[in-house]
Amino acid sequence: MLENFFKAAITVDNVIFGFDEGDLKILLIKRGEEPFKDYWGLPGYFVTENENLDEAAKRVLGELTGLTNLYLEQVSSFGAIDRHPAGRVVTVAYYSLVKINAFQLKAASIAQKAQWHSLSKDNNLAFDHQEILDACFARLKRRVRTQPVGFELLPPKFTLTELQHLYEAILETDLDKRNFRKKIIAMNLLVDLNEMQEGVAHRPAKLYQFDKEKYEKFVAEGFSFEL
Amino acid sequence: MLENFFKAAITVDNVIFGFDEGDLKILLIKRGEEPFKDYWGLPGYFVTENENLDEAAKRVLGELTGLTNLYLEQVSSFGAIDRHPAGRVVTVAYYSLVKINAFQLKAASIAQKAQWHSLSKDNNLAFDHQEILDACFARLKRRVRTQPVGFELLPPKFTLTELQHLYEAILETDLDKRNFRKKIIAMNLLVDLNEMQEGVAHRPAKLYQFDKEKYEKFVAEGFSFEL
DNA sequence: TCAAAAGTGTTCTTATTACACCCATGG
DNA sequence: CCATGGGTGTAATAAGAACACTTTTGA
Repeated sequence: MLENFFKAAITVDNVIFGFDEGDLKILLIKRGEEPFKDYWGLPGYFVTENENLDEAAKRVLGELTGLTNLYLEQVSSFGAIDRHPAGRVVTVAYYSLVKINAFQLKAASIAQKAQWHSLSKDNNLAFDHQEILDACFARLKRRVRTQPVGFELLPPKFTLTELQHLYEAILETDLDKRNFRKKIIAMNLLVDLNEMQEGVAHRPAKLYQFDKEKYEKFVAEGFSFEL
Repeated sequence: MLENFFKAAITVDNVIFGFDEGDLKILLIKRGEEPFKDYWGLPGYFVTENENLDEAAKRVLGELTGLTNLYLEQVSSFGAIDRHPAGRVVTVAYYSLVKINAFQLKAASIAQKAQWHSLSKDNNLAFDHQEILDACFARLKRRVRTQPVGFELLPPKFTLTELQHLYEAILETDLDKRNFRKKIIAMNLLVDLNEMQEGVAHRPAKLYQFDKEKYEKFVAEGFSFEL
């Protein structure tokens, strides 16, 4: 009787966010196999019998980017009866944050190619991947206000304007420059590197770095990040 | 080859919160079957092939309480390789909020009995149910500050002190009576019923009701609940 | 008359908002 | 010398925190 229940497959799907030229992007793959061959979809794959859910998500991410140690967070699971034609497939959705210029894409075996897509346009995604994307984006939006995860999307050295534009892209709103700077500087989590932007056709901006150790120390003392 | 992946089972587990006598409670069942026979655990069961995840969670909840239309929210999924001795079982965790005095418990077939437990003490739960419980409680704690879900735990008519005690129990902190009342009244979401508590050995309190329609109207106008 | 919880305002402090001009660089 | 984005402070408003006494009821 119990055996009847052991007929489902588990997959992970990963919404990989990157930030480039002021815009939030997601990494999609063009599917090389049925179902939804030639559709764009989220990178994902079956969870094998010897890996945990987080490990599977990390593997999928690694196969595509070659990177490990990226920010990865489980969001929720999707298991509508008919979401996959091959049988009952429940997928666990993750999102991850990558520094978009830190690696070269490697298309995974399931994909013909991988490409960064703008978040705004309707991409006509495979399966229920639009729904998954929406859930992950909503989660990121909330997370970014209460945890310093935004820095995962920026290069190690960044300007305050880049940081502000990142927040504006994620929160889909405009922020006041002076108030934003006041607040972020007051947190005392940014290190002023005493370095300047180079090669820009305007006054060069100071470069900053996020001090993760300090953040962890502050958290241990009861501090909580709020933007 | 794909067939190899269709060997997992999906379950739902439900952390059912109730509020009684100033304390937050959870509904646990004493397991009548192996594995973990005679341990307390979360109500849960396998997701059948003809139901979606939310439906399965609702069913488990209904079998135990006889109630439908309860607040139910998916939290996250747990799928460690060895979490279940019978094979690969991924569970999708939900929590729900019930008015503790609105129903009589009916033990489901899997359970010897169901009982309300205090949240605070270590219940030595089956499987990874303690971890699931922790995740659900953490989610409730966050949710209750930004959505008016607390009212789901109270009877339709309640006093402001009851409401305050509910928030104190969930947030595990003390709140200032005057500030709490000022804030909740200022939201203009409570209807003063012009009724009084009866049979209490002290000055009787006014009874209030949450105005859900008004809340939805406010939300449509851009209001967001914050406590 | 006592015990127990209900109800009620003000002051102080802190956080948030709104807002405009000069500066440094490359082309 | 022009275009572009960098960098800076203050005043007004709103929100949050701290705090103590009187009232009403049942026992």
